[in-house]
Amino acid sequence: MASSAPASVRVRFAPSPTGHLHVGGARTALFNWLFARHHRGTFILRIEDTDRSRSTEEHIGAILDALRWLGLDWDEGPPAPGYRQTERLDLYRDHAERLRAAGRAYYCDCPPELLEAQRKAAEARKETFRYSGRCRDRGLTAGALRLRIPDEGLTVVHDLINGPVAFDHRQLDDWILLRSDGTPTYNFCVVVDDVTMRISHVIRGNDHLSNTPKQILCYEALGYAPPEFAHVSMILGPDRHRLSKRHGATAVEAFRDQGVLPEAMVNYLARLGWSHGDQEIFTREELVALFDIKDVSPSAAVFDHTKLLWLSQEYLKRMDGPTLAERLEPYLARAGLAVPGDRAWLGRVADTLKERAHTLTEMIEAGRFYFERPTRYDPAAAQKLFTGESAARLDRLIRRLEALPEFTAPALEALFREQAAALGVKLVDLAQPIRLAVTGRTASPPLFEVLALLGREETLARLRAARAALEARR
RNA sequence: GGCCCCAUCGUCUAGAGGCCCAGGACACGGCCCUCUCAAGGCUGAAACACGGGUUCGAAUCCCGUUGGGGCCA
Repeated sequence: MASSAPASVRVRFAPSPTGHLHVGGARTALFNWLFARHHRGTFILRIEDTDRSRSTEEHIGAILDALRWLGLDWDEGPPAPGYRQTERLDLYRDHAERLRAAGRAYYCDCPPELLEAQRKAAEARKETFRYSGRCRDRGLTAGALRLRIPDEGLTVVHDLINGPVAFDHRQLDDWILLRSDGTPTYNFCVVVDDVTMRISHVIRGNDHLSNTPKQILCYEALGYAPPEFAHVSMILGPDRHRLSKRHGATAVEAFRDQGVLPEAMVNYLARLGWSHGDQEIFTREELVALFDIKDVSPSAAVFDHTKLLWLSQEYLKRMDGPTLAERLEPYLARAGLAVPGDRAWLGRVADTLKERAHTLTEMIEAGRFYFERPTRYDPAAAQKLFTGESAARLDRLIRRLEALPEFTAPALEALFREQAAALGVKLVDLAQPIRLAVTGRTASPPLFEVLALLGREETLARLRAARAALEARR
C-alpha cells in the first residue's frame, strides 16, 4: 500500500510569513501534525521567507502564536537557527553548483523579451509554453541557471490523496533554479530544503500539485529519492472561489479573537476534508489515533462558519466551570470588564451561560449583567412590563427578598411560585419584569440562578433602581 | 489558451458493484419540554451534475460533456 509509512516519518509545515496564518494553512499544518503524531514521527516547522520584500518578523510571530494556540507543537524549527530559508542560502547555491557541475543544469542568457515573444507564440499556437532550450549547449558561465528536463517521457506523481497523476515531459520546461542575480527560485528552495531536512512525506496544498513533477525531476537530478506526496484540497468560500479576505474572517487569530475555542477549531478543520464514518466530535487523542492520510478527500471544501460555531458551542457545553473561568478571563479584560477575584464564582456564572453562547465573547455579551449593572432597560420590554401593577408587586417582592432566610436558587424559585399563586398570575408574568429589572433584558439564564449568583445585596439594589426608574416613567 | 485536479442534500460528509427508492452532522421548518432565551427530545423538507457505455445489477468502474478549482502567470 502506498500509504504505509516508513520507519521514520518526518513532515514539515512551511508557511511564508507574508501574512497571517490562514485557515487553509492551518488545516495543512494540522494534517501534517496529525500524520506525524499518528506515526510517532517528527513535525518540522520551516519559514519560507525568501520573498524578503513581503516577509516580516511580525508575521512570523503571529504564525507561531496561531500554531501554539491550536496546540500544534513542532519538534524542530524556530526559534532554533537554520529553519528559515534566508539562513540557508549557501545550501541552495551548493546544490545548484552540484547540478551545474554534473551537467544537469546550465546557464541561460535569453533576454526576457525573447522569452516573452516565445510565450506569446506558443499561446497563439494553443500550446503550453516551454523554454526552447536555446542555451542548453552553449556552455555559458553566467545567467539564470536552468534544470535540464528530458524531452520525452512521463513523470508520475504517486499522490497519497489523488492517486497517480501523470505529467508528460513535453508539458514541462527547463525551469529556472537560480535567477540571473543568483537568488534561488521557490521550487528549488523547497526541493533542497526537503532533501536536506530528510522529509519523508510532503503534505501540502493542492496548488502545488502542478509543480511536483518539476520537483521530482530535480530530486532525481540531485541523486535523491523523492519523498511521498499528499496534496490536500483547497478551502473555498461560499461562492466556491478560493477562500480569501473578502469572504470575511480567514485568519486563525481572528477566530481566536472571536472567542472560538481552539479545540473546536482543530476539530472543525480536521473534519473539513477528512472523516471517520459518521463521527463529528473528536478529542485530540482520537484524531491522532484515527487520522489516516488516505481518508482525506481530494475534493475542495467550502468553509462553513456556522458549523464551526456549533462545534465551538459543543466544546463550551462540555467544559467545566473552573476551566471556562480560566479561558474567560483574558476575554473579560479585553471587553473592558473587571476580572472577578472569585474564580469559583466566575465558574458558576460561566455554567449558566455556556449553553447560550457559541464563543467566549458571546458568553460575555450574554452575561454582561453579571459584571455590571444594567445601564438601561430594553425600551419595548420596559413599556410592556414596567406597569403600575408591577410597582406594587416589586415593593412586595423586595420586602420578601429582604426576609428570605436562604438566598439560593431553590428558595428563590419557591418564593416566586408562591407569590405567583397568591396573585393568581403565571410565573412568567412575575419573572419577566424582575428579569428586566436585574439584567436589563428579556432573555437571560434561569432567573433564580441569576439572582442567587448576584446575591441578595446586589439583587435588591437592582430591584430598587428599577423601582425608581419605574416611578420616573409615570 | 495549454496542462492538472475535483464533482452525493444549501454546507461538511458516509458510501470502496447488490446492505442505498442513499445514512449522519450543520443550517432551515414543525411539535414537545419550559420562568425568558437557550439547551435537549421527537419529527419534516432536502442530494448521487448530465449523456453514453461495462455488468444480471452502478452513487460506486470506463469514456465524453458540463461546471468549479489550480498551475503556467
